[in-house]
Amino acid sequence: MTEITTTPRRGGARPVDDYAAAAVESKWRRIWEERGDHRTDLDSPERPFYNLSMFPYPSAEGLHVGHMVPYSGSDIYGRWRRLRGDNVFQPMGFDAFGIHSENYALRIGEHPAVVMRRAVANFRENQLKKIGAMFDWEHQVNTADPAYYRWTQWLFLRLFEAGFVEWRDGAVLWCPSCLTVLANEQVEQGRCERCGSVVETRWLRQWWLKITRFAQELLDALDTLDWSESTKLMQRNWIGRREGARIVFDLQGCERKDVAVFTTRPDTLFGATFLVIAADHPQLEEFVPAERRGEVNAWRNRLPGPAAEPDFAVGIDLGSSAVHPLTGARLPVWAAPYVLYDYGTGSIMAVPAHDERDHTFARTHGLPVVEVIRGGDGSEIAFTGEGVLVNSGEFDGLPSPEARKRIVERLENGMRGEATITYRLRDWLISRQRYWGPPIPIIHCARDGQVPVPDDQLPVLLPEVDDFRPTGTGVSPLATVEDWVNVTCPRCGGPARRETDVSDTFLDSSWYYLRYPSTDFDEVAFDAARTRRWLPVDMYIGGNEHAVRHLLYSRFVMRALCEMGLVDTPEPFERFRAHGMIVKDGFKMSKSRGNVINPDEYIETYGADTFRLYLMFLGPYTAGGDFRDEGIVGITRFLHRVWRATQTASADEADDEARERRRHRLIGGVDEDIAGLHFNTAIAQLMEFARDLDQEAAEGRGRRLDAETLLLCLAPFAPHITEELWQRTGHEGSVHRRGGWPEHDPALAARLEVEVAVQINGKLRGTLTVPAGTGEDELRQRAVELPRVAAALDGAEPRKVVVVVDRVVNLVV
RNA sequence: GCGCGGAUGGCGGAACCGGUAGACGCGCGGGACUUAGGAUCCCGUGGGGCAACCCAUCCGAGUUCGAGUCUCGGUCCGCGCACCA
Repeated sequence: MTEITTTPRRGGARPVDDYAAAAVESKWRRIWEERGDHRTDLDSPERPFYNLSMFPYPSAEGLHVGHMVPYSGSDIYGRWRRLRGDNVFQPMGFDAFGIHSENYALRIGEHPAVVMRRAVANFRENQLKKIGAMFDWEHQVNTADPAYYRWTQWLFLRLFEAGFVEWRDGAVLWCPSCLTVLANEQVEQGRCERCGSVVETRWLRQWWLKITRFAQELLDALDTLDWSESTKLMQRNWIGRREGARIVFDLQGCERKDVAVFTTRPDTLFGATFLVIAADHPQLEEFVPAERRGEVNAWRNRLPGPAAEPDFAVGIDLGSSAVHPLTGARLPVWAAPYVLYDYGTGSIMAVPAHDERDHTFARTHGLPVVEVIRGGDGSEIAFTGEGVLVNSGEFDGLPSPEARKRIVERLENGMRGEATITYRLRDWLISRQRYWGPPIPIIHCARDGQVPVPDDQLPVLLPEVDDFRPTGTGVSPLATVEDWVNVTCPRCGGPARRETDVSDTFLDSSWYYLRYPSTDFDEVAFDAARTRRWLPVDMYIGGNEHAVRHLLYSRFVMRALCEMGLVDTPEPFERFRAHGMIVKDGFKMSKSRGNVINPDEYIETYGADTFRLYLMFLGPYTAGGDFRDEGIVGITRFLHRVWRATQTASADEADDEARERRRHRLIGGVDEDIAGLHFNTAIAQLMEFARDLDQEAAEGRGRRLDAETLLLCLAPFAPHITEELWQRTGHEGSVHRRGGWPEHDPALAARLEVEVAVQINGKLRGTLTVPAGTGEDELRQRAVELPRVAAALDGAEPRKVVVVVDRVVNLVV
């Protein structure tokens, strides 16, 4: 089969058979699987390292290049950790439940379970197994498998018992096309992130997880985590801690006696000229005099949904008035949709001189504008900066920060307010009126209320129904499955009904990292000893599109479990790095856009090793960019060179000092680059080294030791070819064996000779090649002796000479 | 609008703490070997100039012996948030 070619080169012919990627790769895939090389002994006490990458949604488009980049990078990192001696656990699974898969199933008219099974098999067998990653398939998870979602339901029940679950009415965001409630994280610019429909508001009784209870902890703990700064920043912004004051205004002319508002600018209190209540405030009527209620309700019913462009002019005078807590002035009370019910207190004091929204509103409705912070010209646009107070009685002349403190003190003394903190973070709404998810394990009983399904009755199996289409009536399709819905109450034995909502996909993925190490345990979600050994995850790699939701929900769940004493650590991911996103023609790859690049054909043509290396060489791992395949031949040439060089390097010149230094530089350089996920520059170093070795090998002086080092350093990037060459060059065992990374002595990596730049006035005029560490005096002397320098100086003395050893001599003339 | 990144040859990208800008790769030019090559290998390759030298890291100032790197101002691009009081 293998064709023998001779490559004539200087130094003579070196007969080496051609590198046949396909044969080499399938051979080693088979051997690794048979030998179980990728299985991890999870009970071994030695140096556990949990190397995780975000599991995929097994979508219809299959695994594309957008998936392969993160997995290749994560695998390189994991293989390197293993070579460095860690016992690496690197699992993979499938986030198989969810609206995404369900919508696709609806579109093609198949059952989601059928679609999912096919997609998972394709992902795993035809794609993930071929990219050369060392996934431990003995520990895979599938969130749509009852063996998994049984524990998702168990998790819900633990959260329920611990008081993290609420069943309550809420104005929820409703997608009229997906026919379900959305979490506000799933709404972008008033549109459903999945289908793009304009979102509506509905009032429904829903299940919520009280993530807001941990707002401060989740914020504080970010400082202890080794995560990409950009990701932490997004979480901080999402949690949105704001310091300010809660201020109470007495009310007159309505049922309500008083109302509290939240402001971050108590220094502008004297500029408040009216109050605004959120238009969707459930108790809005209490703010309205009886005779105006009809009119206000009619107005409210005509308002557009939450997706409408914010309009700061829309509002209605409720007819009641508020008493300013410090001046006693009467302020009109209005209602407007620009005030949000679910942030702060759902009501505001409007300061039109110093808030642009209030300003627009005041001008539209002819409400007074009172300047209390000197700064702007106070005319057209509100001045929102800080400054010195005016028109504020005894507080006049104070700068904003000082005024805030003093005004809050005054309010506190008068029991009219207090300093307070508000968070932007909302509770997590997990109810979905859909089919393809884990049923929420609750039974509604007329007598006992919301009764948890007993643990021994888990899982609550998702019934297999033919008609899984969303109903659009605010209930799940499961509600029509009568024999499933109707049960007896576990508490009183009376007739009762199952909860028919399923839970959000993000609940499935909020704990999957806990399941991986314990997939062989049927009786617990996660085994205590295994969890103690493997959690938190040591390195987590994934996309920044999950920076907020998935990562925040996971942190919440872990923290809640920790508080319950079910796990030992509050944080799930010790280290997180966001990879860049590979796009095509400027867009994220998706089937609907028709810009999906399938790696299969590249792997078939060039081999997985080549394609992996190519993707990692394209640019910085954390940067992303547009996919193109123009330079792939460069990688092919590189691997051919490695193939030839390592097999023909047979010299034993172990004592060659220069080459020893070069070898140690390679080890140290690749080491450092992989640690920082700088795969592109690591590959560049490997290319240089391979080129030198190949040239030496052609001259019959290629060192065996260099070949061996090259194979080990390249092994994380190109696992198959290095394994083949390791065997061909007479080594026992696997190139990927734990602890096999070559020794590195930083002292030996230092260069013997350096080139020192010689500049005149900062411009390069020549270089000196000198032994490393040559002293300043000698450098200066040798610099002025350079012909070009001497000519420029023309006998004159330089005014000043700057010498930096090993780098530069700069002569100022 | 607010907050974070970023802008370097024909292209993707290198450049630690301010110290020879352009590593590595693609492409391109030349050559070798070839019936041939779009295979393989070698050499060259930021622009201008015969050269000395000059000009070059988005634009404009500044700090410095020396700036891609630091400071200030601006342009453009990407990402996140955006009625969050």
